[in-house]
Amino acid sequence: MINITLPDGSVREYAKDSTPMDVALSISHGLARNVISASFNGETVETKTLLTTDGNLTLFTFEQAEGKKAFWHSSAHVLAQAIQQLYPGVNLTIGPAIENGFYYDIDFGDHKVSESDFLKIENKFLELARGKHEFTLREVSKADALTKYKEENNSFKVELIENLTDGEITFCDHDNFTDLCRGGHIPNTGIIKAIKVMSTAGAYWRGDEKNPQLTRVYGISFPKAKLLKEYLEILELAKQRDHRKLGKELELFTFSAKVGLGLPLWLPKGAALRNRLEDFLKKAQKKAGYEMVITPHIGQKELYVTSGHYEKYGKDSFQPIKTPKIDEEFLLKPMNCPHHCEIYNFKPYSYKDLPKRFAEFGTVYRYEQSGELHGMTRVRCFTQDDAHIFCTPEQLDQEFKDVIDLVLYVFKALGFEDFTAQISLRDKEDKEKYIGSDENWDKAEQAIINAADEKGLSTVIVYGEAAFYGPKLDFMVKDALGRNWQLGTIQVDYNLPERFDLTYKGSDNEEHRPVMIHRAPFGSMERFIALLLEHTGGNFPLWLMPEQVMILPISDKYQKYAKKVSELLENAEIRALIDSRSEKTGRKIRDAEISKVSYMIIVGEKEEGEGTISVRKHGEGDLGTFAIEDFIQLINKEVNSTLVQF
RNA sequence: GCCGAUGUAGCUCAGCUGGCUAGAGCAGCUGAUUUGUAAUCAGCAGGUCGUGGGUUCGAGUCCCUCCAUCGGCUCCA
Repeated sequence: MINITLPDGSVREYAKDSTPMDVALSISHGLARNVISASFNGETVETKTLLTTDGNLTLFTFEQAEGKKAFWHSSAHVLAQAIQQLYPGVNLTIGPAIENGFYYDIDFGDHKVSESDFLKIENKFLELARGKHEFTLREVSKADALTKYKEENNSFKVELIENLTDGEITFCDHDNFTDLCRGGHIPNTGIIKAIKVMSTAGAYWRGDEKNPQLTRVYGISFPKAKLLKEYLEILELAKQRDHRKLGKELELFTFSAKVGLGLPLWLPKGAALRNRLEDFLKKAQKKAGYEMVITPHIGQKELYVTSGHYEKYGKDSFQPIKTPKIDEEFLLKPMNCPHHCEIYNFKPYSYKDLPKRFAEFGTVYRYEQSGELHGMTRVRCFTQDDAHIFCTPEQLDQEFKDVIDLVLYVFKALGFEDFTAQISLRDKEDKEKYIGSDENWDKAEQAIINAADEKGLSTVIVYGEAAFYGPKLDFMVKDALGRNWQLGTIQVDYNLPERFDLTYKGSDNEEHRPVMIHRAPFGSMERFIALLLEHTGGNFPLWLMPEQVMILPISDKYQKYAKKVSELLENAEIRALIDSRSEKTGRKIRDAEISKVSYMIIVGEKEEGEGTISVRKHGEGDLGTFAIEDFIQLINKEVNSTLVQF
């Protein structure tokens, strides 16, 4: 007999060689029907894995993330089987579960898959799924595994197997289909009731541009057809919040082929919104001891040779600007740090002067590859809410933590509750990518880990995501479609201070090297506003709103009174416009609702007579009659409650 | 940059298998209407169908080139 501990702490006794499914059955038949995956002592197991020792068992249904993972991973097997039957001769590579669904990377040879194939694949998939084929994991020797794929001329699988250890290799069988697989399957294919092939894409083998490109087939599957329908509906709704769509509709920004790819044009409403956002941060930064500086958009080539940017990005960047003077070259600035380093070098500092905190809304230019441009979230010209803090090594810890507070304040004030704090470290295998000594990198990485830890941030560590000059603490936020974007960032840098020979005089009367912190709470104005737009659906906090109030006179007769109301609001610094068209009130309300203006004020005979206004709130409806002063107070109260002070 | 899809009026879209002067709604303009909580009515104007080439008696429709956009990959100082 063995003792199985369940998540609630209860311990039950089972015969040796019982399976997780046996345990589920002993609890209830309902549970057993829904259990699709399990973990034993922290390791993913199959529902029919034989349990031979005491241990902790967790059972998963589709409701849990682990259950979805097994479900989608198993679906990838069936997808591969379907595709292999429809297109004989294709070579399978890998097929994992992802956050929403799964994919399989396949070498289709000469065949090109397109949307017209999707229905056929889905139907084949469902036909196979209905067969209720059991997934069975079995061990194979390395030699046998290699033989199978060599016979199939599948060099991809051969490469995978060659990197595996003999004795640890397993195949998964279901129906007549076999795939190299580590495990983590649902009991049988019959549980999969709905499948949608979402899209295909080119994907490099092993994620390397130099390798051949495979066709990645994305799909998502569910245990109920209804869940698929709901998922697709949610996806449609999410598309309504796309910042590219809303930015156009709300007239915030646009692009022009004539101006150039990835070069955003801020329209009046967007520019005003952006200015308010900048003012909001300036205020907080002033309190936090930052000083504003302004630097040019270009710099001599030498500046970037010193910083290391030229060597790293020279070829892949906007090319140098020539001048009439021979050999003189300027570069559009890809970042502000070199300029700020030279501001630091303007005069000598004592340890008593530090930290120096130089802030600038600095516009930078980066030549992103054409396929990487994406609305306002990935552009070639953007403005960072940049600042560089120059401090003593002793001050680093406190300064870093203060910056974390500032970033958290910004995120909280703008309603980004759901973010990931990501510690981005270097890829130690690929040192070519980075500048600076190991010693400095170790120091910088440790400083970030410590500061994040002391602040109690729950973080994820990702290797290979560091900037080329230093590690980062990045604040990641998802867009409407669930894609992750880096917004706020804080970076520790020991390298540029050396390259620019930055110094300060210590209490020992010796020259010392300051440490530099790069930081941008928004990241960039473009990306931040794009994400804010998707998160709010265009219903920004009242203080940010391009138009706070629209005044709707019932007819032309009340234009004068509308004007008077508008002036009173202007005096109270409330942004109000008048809809003076000779339209019906219902029409004006409809248009105002669509434009997302926060409040509508309706004025007619009654209001003019009483000196009052009728107020309607966007999305909520009629709030009734107000004295103008009371309305102003209402607005001020809402602004103050959403505009939290640092 | 790579793989795939898409590109018709300012916006959203229709135009089937190639066949009269390319359509609609919204927005715009003109006029009428003077309006009470999500669309007043009428008229007008607006397009070298992304670009360049080709096939054809005939191309928005078929083929190729390039450009842009979208979904991914790679990249992201």
